[in-house]
Amino acid sequence: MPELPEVETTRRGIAPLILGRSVVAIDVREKRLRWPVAPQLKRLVGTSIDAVRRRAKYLLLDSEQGSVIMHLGMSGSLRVVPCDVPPSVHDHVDIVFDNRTCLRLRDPRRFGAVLWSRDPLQHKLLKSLGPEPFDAVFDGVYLHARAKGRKAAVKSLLMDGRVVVGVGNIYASESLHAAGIHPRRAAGRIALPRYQRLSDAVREILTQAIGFGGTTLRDFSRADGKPGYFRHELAVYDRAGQPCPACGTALRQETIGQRSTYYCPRCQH
DNA sequence: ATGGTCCCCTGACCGC
DNA sequence: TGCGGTCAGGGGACCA
Repeated sequence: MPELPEVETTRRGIAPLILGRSVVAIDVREKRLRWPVAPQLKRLVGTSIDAVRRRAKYLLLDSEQGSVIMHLGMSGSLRVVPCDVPPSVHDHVDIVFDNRTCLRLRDPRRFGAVLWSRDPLQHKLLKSLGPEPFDAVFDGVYLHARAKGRKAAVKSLLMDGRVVVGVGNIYASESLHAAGIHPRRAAGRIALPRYQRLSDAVREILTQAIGFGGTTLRDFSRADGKPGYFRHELAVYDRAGQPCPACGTALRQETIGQRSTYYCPRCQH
């Protein structure tokens, strides 16, 4: 579910509510997520949350004992609620604070994760990740270099976390449309100026999406329970058959790398 | 290394 | 109303 804008929206929503708070209890009602919920989570009890960071689509909660690494998978969301609010079936984990609130993880599909590390950026799942889209190294020259010789679809390149992080299925389609690039085009056969447009488009789209609080299609909700409103700004995603906002041509849907892909056959080459 | 496929899981939706 | 099939925002594991 959540791509970078949704995870960042979540981070910004929960951070002011949990930063500096002391943890008084951990309540794991269902430990069977993608991997078992890390038993070390209990080490948070008696410490406080010193920082709430994001790396790629991971959220990192830092304490003096170590860091929680959270991933929301396809259907995860986090809310801060009064701890006497009864959890629903898919509310799997609570981190309970001293002010009678808790950080509550909901994840119906259980593709998410709650892991633990002393040095989260060096964790196996994080250490080989590519740059953040907002990092200065992510530009047209970088993308062009990483694409050299690659025959796979440019959309797959954009969604490859070793190349750049945070761009998931929605924003890959949106960015390619904004840049006028056909999603199926072989990555190694796109010229530098077009990659410059693409890297600009990725940053632009992600920035806008964060401004709207992310995109809610079904599961995603922000820390306050509200949906993200970028859904109304989507140009192509989930709009097969509808007119391209730029040229009016009917948008198409195809499958690339097992994922639904949306594009305009006229604007994108 | 690269590219392609499968799968983890629950729920919503659609056609019959 | 029930039932089966399809699809969903991620990404690790495995194969050639």
